[in-house]
Amino acid sequence: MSEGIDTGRLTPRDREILKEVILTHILSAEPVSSRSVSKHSHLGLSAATIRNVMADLEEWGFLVQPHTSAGRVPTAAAYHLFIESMMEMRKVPAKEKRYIEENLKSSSADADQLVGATSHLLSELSQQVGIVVTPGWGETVLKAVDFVPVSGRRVLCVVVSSTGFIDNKLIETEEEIPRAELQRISNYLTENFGGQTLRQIRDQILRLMAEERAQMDRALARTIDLARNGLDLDSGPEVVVDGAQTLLARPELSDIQRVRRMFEAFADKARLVRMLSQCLLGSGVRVLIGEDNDLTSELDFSLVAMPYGVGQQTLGTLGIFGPSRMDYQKVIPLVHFLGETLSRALAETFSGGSDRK
Amino acid sequence: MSEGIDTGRLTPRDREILKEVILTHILSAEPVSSRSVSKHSHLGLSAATIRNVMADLEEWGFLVQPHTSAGRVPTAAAYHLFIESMMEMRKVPAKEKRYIEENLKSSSADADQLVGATSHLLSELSQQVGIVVTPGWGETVLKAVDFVPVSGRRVLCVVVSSTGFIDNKLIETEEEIPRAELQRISNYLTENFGGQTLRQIRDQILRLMAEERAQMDRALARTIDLARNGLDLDSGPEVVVDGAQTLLARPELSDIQRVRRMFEAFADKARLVRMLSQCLLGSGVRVLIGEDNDLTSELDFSLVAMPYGVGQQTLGTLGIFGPSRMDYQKVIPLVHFLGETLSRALAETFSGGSDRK
DNA sequence: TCTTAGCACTCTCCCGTCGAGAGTGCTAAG
DNA sequence: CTTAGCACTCTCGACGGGAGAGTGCTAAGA
Repeated sequence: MSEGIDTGRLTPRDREILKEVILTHILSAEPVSSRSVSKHSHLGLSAATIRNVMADLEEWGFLVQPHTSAGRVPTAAAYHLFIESMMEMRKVPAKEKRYIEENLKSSSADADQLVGATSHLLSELSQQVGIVVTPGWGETVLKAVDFVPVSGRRVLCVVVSSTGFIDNKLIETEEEIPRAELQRISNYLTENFGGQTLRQIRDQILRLMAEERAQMDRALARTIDLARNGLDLDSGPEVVVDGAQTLLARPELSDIQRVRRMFEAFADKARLVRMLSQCLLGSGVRVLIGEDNDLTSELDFSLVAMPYGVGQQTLGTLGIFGPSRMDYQKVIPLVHFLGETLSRALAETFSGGSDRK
Repeated sequence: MSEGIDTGRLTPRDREILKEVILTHILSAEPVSSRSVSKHSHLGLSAATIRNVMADLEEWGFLVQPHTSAGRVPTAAAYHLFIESMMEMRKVPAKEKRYIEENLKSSSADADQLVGATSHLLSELSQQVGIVVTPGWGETVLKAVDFVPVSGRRVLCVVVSSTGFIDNKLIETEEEIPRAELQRISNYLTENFGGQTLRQIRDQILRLMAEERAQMDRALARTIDLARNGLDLDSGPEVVVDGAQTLLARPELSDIQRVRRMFEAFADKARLVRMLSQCLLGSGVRVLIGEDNDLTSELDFSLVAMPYGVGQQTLGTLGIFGPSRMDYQKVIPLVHFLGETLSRALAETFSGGSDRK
């Protein structure tokens, strides 16, 4: 929709007025009147003049009136224009940066803890909903496997990814395997399969099984069996959502129907992942507002999100979800900073710090 | 408060009428009129007679009127009486039992997964909020420890409790320790400390450190150091809450203020744990309604909960939280069945099944 | 003595009205 | 091109009346 709008038509004065409307609306959550723009902008124009301009802006698709004789509210197109060319970013305060870095110290935190902390920080510092999508296991590169005997034929398989994600899986073997042999198998698998993705490993194992089933000895058979069961983690990306209740105080969620729709949206993880995935391409912060997307338009919400990852590899997305009327000047740099900090923390977990001595 | 009420005063007819009021209110969520009781009960009494009785019941503290000339609503005392002596339990349908048992199969599920599934089942089958409290780590009995080298000085410590709970903790050691030695240490600690609680183990280690620091050799020092860091899990009980959004459809949550208070209540984990802990004593299902407790009375909610555990050892509590107007006949047996099934599943995880061959 | 029909009373809820207030659009003059 | 002025529109809260539901009380009946 926003492509259809001819922004070239806007004079500097039009832009100034539109900006004032947006800023005021972000603060007040109410339709903005011509009078308030006239008073607060430094243009020295009367309300009547502002009204003429606002009528134009409405015609061009940047403003809407909830009803005749009400003030005006910015559209998604207006927010996009504001973000792209009318807004100066507000830097993340040093205090918040310190706070974030303290909470995302990579030492003694695995990736899941980092992701959880990130989600919480996003929510806490923006007073909106924080969302982080974790990478699925299929494309994960294996760092280490370990089998721990826990009782009888039950074995705990611990899988560590190269980016610090950990998964546990309890498996049942056909016969009891002594601790020493489990350790041999752990070592063997870690050494031989470390550095490959779980998908590659699974394919390899299936091939091995098909080819050599006949001449396999008992030890190899056990190894393959354990690997097949333990490394068979095909779970997709997970979504970590934090702070949904902070939005309950906002005026835009004063009616139950919208609250319900919001929680239904959060319950539909697959749809959330799909929405967040739109921000996977590129490397910077991307903003989805209203009409772009079903979920955001349904609720009049926006999504400010960016991908995170280690080196060239993108692992997932993180972002803030909340009413379109949000403080983009603050929120965009915040998402950016958290994305970089999380990426850095993940990179340090296993490669930096203690490794480079 | 309920102790102060003289239930002996109630004639069988009074009880019948009270029961009818409660049952009707549970279905309708509205104040119950004398006329509707007169029509639906089989007493063959006129509305006027019912009115007299209801006036008495109100005087005795079992009913209240939202306002004059409205029907009547049961009090917490009425629900308690209903549950204790007026209600026949409705058995959990065989279909639901099967569904539960399928979802709580102990094989290849660790305790955290079982707890998560239980919480979800509680919510799904009751259409209320499901809550499960996990045991804190301090009193947990160790089953196995395992150290996995992941990179440089970073070591992943995996702790498995005797009841199937698993925790991972990434620790940083002073120097790089070879994989083989880590495995020796894992074996040593598992063999020597298995069967003790983490608190006991920690005390023992501290004593060891104080006494023998001088004559410790390097290997022992490392072992103790790893044990001290890895087994230092003092996290308290966790609360797993599921299905808060299912309540949004209920008429009692039609105003935002109550929704907010409900979510604030869920955010205050410590208070939830405290409330649930009231149900730790005894072994059966316990019901807290309104006035008994600040959280339930604040929201006009009830808690139906029971402890779960393995053998003599109580591990935690599980229950259902929702508006006092809930279907106790269905919900109490459901909580009971889920409590037993979860306990059984946890018991089987490590002792049953594959162990007894 | 218990039950019940009858009736007056009370309270909620819905609906229409009304006036204030806010904001706009238009017009005509500067 | 700007702006003051004015009529117009729409929301919102207050007010009020009428319908409906339900009660409490009373007096008559079993």
